[in-house]
Formats: sequence, structure tokens, C-alpha cells
Amino acid sequence: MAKRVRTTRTGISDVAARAGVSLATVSRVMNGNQTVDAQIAERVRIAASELKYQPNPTGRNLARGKTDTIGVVVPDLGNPTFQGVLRGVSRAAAQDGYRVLIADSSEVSSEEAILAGEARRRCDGVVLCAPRMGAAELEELAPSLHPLVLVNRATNATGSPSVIVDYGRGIQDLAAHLVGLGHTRLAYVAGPASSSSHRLRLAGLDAFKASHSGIEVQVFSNGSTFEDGHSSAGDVLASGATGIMAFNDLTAMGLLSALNERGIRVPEDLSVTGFDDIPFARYTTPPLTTATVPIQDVGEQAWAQMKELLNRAPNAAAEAGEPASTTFTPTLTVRGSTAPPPGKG
Amino acid sequence: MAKRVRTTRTGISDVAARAGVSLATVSRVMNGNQTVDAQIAERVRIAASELKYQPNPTGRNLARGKTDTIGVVVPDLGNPTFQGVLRGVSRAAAQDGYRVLIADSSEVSSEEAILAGEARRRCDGVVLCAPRMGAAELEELAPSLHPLVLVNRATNATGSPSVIVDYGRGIQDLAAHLVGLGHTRLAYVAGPASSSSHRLRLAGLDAFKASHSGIEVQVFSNGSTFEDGHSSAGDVLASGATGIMAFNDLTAMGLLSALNERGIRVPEDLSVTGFDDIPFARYTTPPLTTATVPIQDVGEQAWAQMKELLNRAPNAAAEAGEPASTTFTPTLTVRGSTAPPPGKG
DNA sequence: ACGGATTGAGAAAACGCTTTCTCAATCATT
DNA sequence: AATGATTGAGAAAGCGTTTTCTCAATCCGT
Repeated sequence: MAKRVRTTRTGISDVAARAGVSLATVSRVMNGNQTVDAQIAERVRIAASELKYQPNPTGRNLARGKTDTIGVVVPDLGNPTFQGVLRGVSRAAAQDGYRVLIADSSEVSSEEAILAGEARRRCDGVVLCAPRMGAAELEELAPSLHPLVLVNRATNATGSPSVIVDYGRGIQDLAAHLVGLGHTRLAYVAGPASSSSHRLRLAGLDAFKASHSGIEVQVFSNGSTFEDGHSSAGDVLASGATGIMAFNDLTAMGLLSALNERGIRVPEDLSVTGFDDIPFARYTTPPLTTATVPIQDVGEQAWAQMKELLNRAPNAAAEAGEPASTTFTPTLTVRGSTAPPPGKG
Repeated sequence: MAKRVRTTRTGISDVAARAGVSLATVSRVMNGNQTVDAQIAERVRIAASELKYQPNPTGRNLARGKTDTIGVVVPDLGNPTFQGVLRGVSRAAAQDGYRVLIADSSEVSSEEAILAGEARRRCDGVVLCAPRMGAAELEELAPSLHPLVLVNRATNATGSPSVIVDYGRGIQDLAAHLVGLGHTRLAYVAGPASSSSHRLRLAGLDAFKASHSGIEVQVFSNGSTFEDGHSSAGDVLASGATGIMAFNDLTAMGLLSALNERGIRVPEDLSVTGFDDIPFARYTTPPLTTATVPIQDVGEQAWAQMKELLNRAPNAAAEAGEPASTTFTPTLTVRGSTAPPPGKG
């Protein structure tokens, strides 16, 4: 048999041989370890660049016990919200030399835990977006995922910070805006019952009702897609409400579209609000009044928390106390889809 | 010093010990190697599940020389086109047990080569979306990235398949549609000069002009964003053209918005087309006539090609001949933003 | 019942690095 | 000049798997 034809890329030992030093020294130089004589270091650097040597990350990963990679698990890469989170995390992490592995559960909620575990094993930590996962399951899963940062979820499990959006506050601002315009009959076209951010909106509306006795707030169950919004038009019109808060921008757009088909004018006949302020919300007709969520900042903040966790000594969790969670409060963005109700202009 | 407190997770040797077999046997069982006695295999499986053993991917990666991960490099995660590609690749790859590492060059074109190389070292292959990269640079880079699949780019470098969209064909279909409606004065609101897909559109338009002598086709240089489209309104109106083809849906939406502000009616006064058919194209006012690009299929196909490359023996490249590239042809999607020109209705 | 095939499992050698351990050589100190 | 402290680089031990080697124990045919 031939002499084992060189199949593998140029490795650290090639550099060592060429520079006439040991592997250890090459490693030291490549890692900026200062305990190497300047002359030798230079020789190594030259050898490395002549050979175009680039350390093999896998070998490194194994030796160092880390991968400089974090996993981001999302329910749907097609959803603007998660796209924003992903983008924010990815860019922020890149600044610190980390990469992102994505895991798209394709809305198959039963896969989420598995995907997340998988991702965790391959990465140094995971950012989890799992709006539909049950609280119990999340709580059980969290410890095994540590370092873990939750997006729009909280858990009692210790040591896992969250970055969350105050949906309850946002929807109250929206409701207040409508009431301020003169609306007294409001309706909320709800999101999926299993969605935790939907439940936060509901709680916000309860709080709102408690402090605004004259105001009616109906709730229609529904979903989170354009089509869901579209198909809710019938219920909405039958309700007699004049101020409609859709679960999010997408459903608001669906509703807008259905209303348009039926000849209902927005905002003259009906006011409609969205939620999130996705990039296209400003381009609808009329432009959508919505609660703006700085979603990319959410992603960036998620990375900031992750970084914090990563920099902690592995066993420092307890001594350092609970990691700080962050809350973003949506800001009201008034555009053309809201106006005083008919007759109150 | 204490006895080296167990810091590491449960590993293959724990399982081996518990099952009373060697590491090799555990490995064989975990990998479905059939040369293990059924009884022993069962014992190992039980031990593994009792210990909740999960193989460490990094160790595995090193031993097997592969990572079951591919890199996807895109210029901007905020761009619907690349989001679509990413989603397609990610889902298709997941089907085959592969994960995706993302690299977002943030439009910094000088970073692309570096990011791609980085990604390649960490992964088994890379899918490259680099519409602005110079042909020469691409050609030089390609071999070092192999296995490499190009999206919307081709290269002479051997062994790297592409999946491309026939933008030239698509814009001709759009032009033909406008001409069919009676327009004789067309304008193309161009994309970035450095964009290769923009050049393909230009070539398509040249072909179109060659075969339609009576038709005027003006070209305005511009960009690829909503704002670029918005700011092109002045030129467009001054041109006297009645059928406007925007570089893509985003610029079309910008143009639509600017026209709306100026009281120009679409499609009554002016017809406007987009390109790509991004998810929101159907929700503009009026809904956008556009060339539909099955962008997620592009991503899936990119994975299919990658899989093909991965399954080839490392040195089989030559014998297997050139890998097949794929072309997707956009389909014309007529919506409300196009109509006969004024006076020809 | 005996040699030659097969099976099946353990020992050990990769995989490509990092890092601890060691120890020779240099330096500073009295 | 003798001793202890410091510097700097090589040897070697991991890191957690997979896979090749090896070899003992079965199996088969005659």
C-alpha cells in the first residue's frame, strides 16, 4: 500500500515542522500567548502564513470544550418577528466572534425540546424562542439547556434570563389610543390560545377594562396569520365594535384586506391596529397604527445576556445571583389606520 | 487537591462501565453497527438510556472528520430573498439531519470571503449568496470553499454547482405583459450596478428590445431598497414612460408609495411591476404584478445540490463530471398594479 | 474431532488541537 | 561564584469519539 497519500489539510504539525519548533509553540503563537520568544514567534507566523495554515475548529473545539457558537431555536423562520430576533442575535454575536446555528422547528412544537437539546450539545448556549411550549415543559427543559436565554418567555427555573416584550402594556397603549379617539366599543382579534404573548395581551386588556369602566372590549378567538385576520372580518363586523385590535400586524393586514373587499373603509368606518411593527406595517393601505416592538434590539439583548452567562465561571451561577432579565416596552406608533369612530370625527 | 471533581457530562466511558463493555462496543451500538451481539447491544442501550447518554458532537466531529453542518452566507438577513433561501436550505437540510450555520455579512462585501472561509472550516460545505462579489474574487475563492453551492451566481471554477433564477427571462415576461396591455414606453428602475441579478435583467431587456422594435425601454440607475424606489418617482414621471418595471418588489413598493403621495394613480395613470413576489407583494395597494421567484425552492434545491456534493467521494469530482446546476424561471403573477395605459383602456 | 472461517469484542491508534507538566537555560541576588 | 527565581520551549496528556487492528471464541465442513 502506498505511503498514506496526504489527504488531510495542512495542520499544526506542518507548521511546527517548517518553523522547526514544537506543536505546543505553534499553538501558543496562534493563540497570542506571550510567553514565546519574539524571534521564534515571528518564525512561526511566517511558516503559518506561507502554508496558509488555519487552525481546524473542530480540534480546537474539542480541546477547549467550547465551540464559539450559540444555537437559536425559532418556531418559524418565515415569521418576521423571529427573523428580527435571529438577525439581532446573529449580528451582535458576530461582533464578539460567535456564530449562530439555527434550528427551525417548523411550528412543530413537539420537536422544540429535541431541537433545543441538539443545538445545546453542539453549541455553547441556546437562545430559545418557543412561544407555544407549555410552562411545565419549559421549566423541565431549561436546566438542561443552560446557558439559556429565553425570548418572550419567563421561567422559574433558576439561572435563565429572559428578554421579554411587555405585550400587556403595548395593548393597553393601543386601547388607550383608540379610546382617546372616541371609541367605546373595542374588540381584540386574538392570537393562538397557546401563545404566551397572546395571554399577556389578554391580561393587559383585563387591566385596561378594570380602569376604564365605560369601555366594552370583546375578544374573538383567532390565530396569528394573514388568513386568520382575513377570516375574522365577519365576526368583527357583527360585533359592532369600532376599534379593532388585531393580534399582530399580519392579522391586522388580513383584516384590512377583508374589510377592503367588503367596502368597509379604514379608518373612516373602522379603526384597526396591529402589533409588532414589522417592516411592512408602514406600507399597508392605510399604514398601520401599531405597537412598535424593537425586535432586533430584543435579539441583540438576548446575545448580551448570553454573553454574560458565558463569561461567568461555570459554577458562579449561584454566587452571582439571578441574571438580570430585560423588558422592552412597545411604543405606540400612530399611522393611518386609526381615527375617531363614525359620527365622532 | 480534591479528586478532580466530576465536571464533564456523562460520556461514552460511563456507559461502557455501566454496561460492562468496552468503549468500542458502546460506539458500535450507538452507531447501529450490526456486529454486536443482540444481548450486549441491549445492555448497552439500557445503560445509555439510564444515564441519558448523548454522544458529544464535537468528539464525533473530530473522529469522523465531518460536522453534519453546512454554512449559509448571506449579505443581509433582513432581506426577504435571503430569508427565503435560508429557510429553504434550513428545512431541507434538517430533513437530512444537517444543521445550518448562518453568516450574515451585513452587506460588507469585503467580509464575505472571510466569512465564507470561516464557515467552510466549521462546516462540511457552504451555500454562498454573494450577489455583489466580483467575478474574479469569486472564481478565486470557490475552490477553497468546496463543497460549495452558489445561489444566483455562476462561476467557471469547476465542481461548484449553482442554483440560479432566470432574471432575464422574468423581466422579459414582465415587459411583454406591459406591452400586451398596450404600453409602448417602458422604464426599468434599475438595481445596484454591482448586482449580478441586475445585470441579468439588463441583458434580458436588451433581448427584449431586439425583438420589439417599436418599444422604448428607458433605464434609470437606482438601488434595491424601498427608499431607492421612493426616490425614483421624479425620474419615472419625467420620463413619460407608462409601464414601469422596478428592480424588485421592495423598490416597486417604494415607488408605489411615492406615486401615491403625488396623487398619481396606479394602475390607471401608470403601471408598476415588481420582481420576486416576496410575501408582502400581494398586500400592497394595489397588489403588485410581479415575477414570482420560488425563492424557498431555490433554497431547497441548493441543499439538494449540496447533498449531492457531500455524497460524492472526496476525489470523485472529476469522474462524476460537472455537477448539474439548476435554473428556476420566474412566473408572471398579474395583480392589480398593471393595466392598459391611459387612453388605451 | 481437527484445521480453517467467521464472529464479535477489546485494545489502541487516530482525529487536530490546547494546556499542563517538566526541565534546561538564563537571570538576578548576596 | 554559588544558589534560587524566572523564562521559555518541548513532551505528553488530555478532549470524546470512531475505527482499525488483534485476537479469542465460536462455527463449519469433512
